[in-house]
Parts: sequence; C-alpha cells; structure tokens
Amino acid sequence: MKNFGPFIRTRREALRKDDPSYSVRQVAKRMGIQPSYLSKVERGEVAPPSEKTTRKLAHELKVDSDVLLALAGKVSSDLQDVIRKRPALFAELIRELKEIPDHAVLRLVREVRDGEW
Amino acid sequence: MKNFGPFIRTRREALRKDDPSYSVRQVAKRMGIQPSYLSKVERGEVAPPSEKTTRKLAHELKVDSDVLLALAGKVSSDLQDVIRKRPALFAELIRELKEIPDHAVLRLVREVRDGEW
DNA sequence: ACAAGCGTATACTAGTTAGTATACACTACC
DNA sequence: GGTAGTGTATACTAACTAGTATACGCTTGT
Repeated sequence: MKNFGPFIRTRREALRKDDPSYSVRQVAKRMGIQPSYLSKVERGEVAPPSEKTTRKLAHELKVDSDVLLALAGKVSSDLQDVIRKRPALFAELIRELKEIPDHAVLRLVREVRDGEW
Repeated sequence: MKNFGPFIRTRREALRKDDPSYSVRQVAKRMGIQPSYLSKVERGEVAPPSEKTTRKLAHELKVDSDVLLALAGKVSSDLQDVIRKRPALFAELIRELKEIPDHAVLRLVREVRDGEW
C-alpha cells in the first residue's frame, strides 16, 4: 500500500507526544533495524517491510498487526495457513462474504463463537 | 508444498490416458512456458510456479485453482484482497473458524447465500 | 564550543523468484 | 534409418526483496 509509510509516521509521532522514546532512532533500535531503513519506510521511499518486521512495528506502535499487515499489502501467514488447509471451503466462504456488510459478518462471528456445534 | 509436483504429474498422466495431447511438451506449449520448466516443476526440482502460472496449470489440468494454489503454498490474491479490505473483521472470523468442522462452515456458507440480510 | 540526539542521503548487497534457452538421450514410426 | 515426438540435464539470468552500513547536516542543552 501507499498509505503505509504516512500511517506509521503519523502513529509514531502521536506516541511521541507523550513519550520522547518514539524517535525514529529509538524505535528502530528496539526493533533491531537500521534507523535509516525505518525512515525510508515511513516516507514510502521503499516498499513496506517483511511480515516479520511489520509485526514488530505493529507491536512497537501498539496497532493491530492484521491491520498493519493489510496496509502493507499482506495477509498474515497464519490466516493463509488456515485457508490453505481447506482451500475450496474457505475460498467459497470468503467470496460469499465479499459484499456482505460488517455487521452481518460480525453476527456470523458471534454465531460461531457462542454456537452450539 | 512438496506434493505439488507429484500431484500435477499424476493428474497430467491421468488426462493423458484419454488424450495424448497431455504430454509435458504440449501442455507447456499451451501454457506458454518451457517444457523443461514444467518437467522440473513436476519433479519438484524447483518451487511451485507463480500464481499466474499455477492458475494456467489449473485451467489446463482442469482442477480447482484455489486447491492447486493451496498445494503450491499460496492463497489466491483475490481472496487476499477481500481480507485486506477488512483485516480485523476477517482475521477474527477466520481464526474463529480454524477448528470448526467442514459441515458447520458449509452451513454458514449456505446461511449467507440464502440469507435474509 | 561541543557532545548528544535527531532524521536522512547515499551506496551497497546476499538471497530469492520465476523463469528461459539449448542441447542431449531415448522411443516409435514408416 | 531418418524424423517426429518424448522427457530431462545443464547453464544462465533479470528483476525483486529486504534489508545493512556509513556518513552528513541540523538542532539543542551545558
């Protein structure tokens, strides 16, 4: 995605208002990557990082990793694993749900969770 | 996946019993790839092909492309698109369904399809 | 004046992906 | 005994991924 960089920059700067340890350098250090790389990522000068690095970033910035991965144009590999185990079944379900509004999908989620299966 | 190669080899040979045009060379030609490459793929000497090529192969061998992509260790990009548009929602749903038996998931599919939403 | 910290410009790269191109050896046909 | 078709061995590669390493210029507190 193209919004990935701006999103994390904004988020990091928001956190920084209350905590000066959210500088590019210090976040990068905690993540174990180069500050120059994080800088480039934030400015969209390079593509979003790998799933692993994106996950670290999500943790650092306290955002949902599925959401951040989505912004990075990826889908969490553990979700992919679930789908790959029953491809026809999940492909059908997901395509069926493509246009279904959020609240209806959520109803399904609850139905499954509370369900008597 | 490691079964990808053997699977397509077996499938191609099955088709070939009724139709001699399912040789490595001819299938590769119809797909627009090198026969030597298809041969290597079938023997698992190289990793499964790209999504695009896997899709052509699925079409050629008349198998479900979602299933073949799964064997190739991939998830169709159009499904990924659906998930990426509502990552939190779909992540939750899919994790919830991880252990749910097929028939129960299928019931959901039908519920959605016939549903009064 | 200078060290500490900041963001970033620049240069480089090991490893992977997804193949191509060509040539070789074998079998079957007529 | 050539030729048509088969599968495969071998050699190569352009583009991409996911970064590292270093150095530069700016600001701020002491």
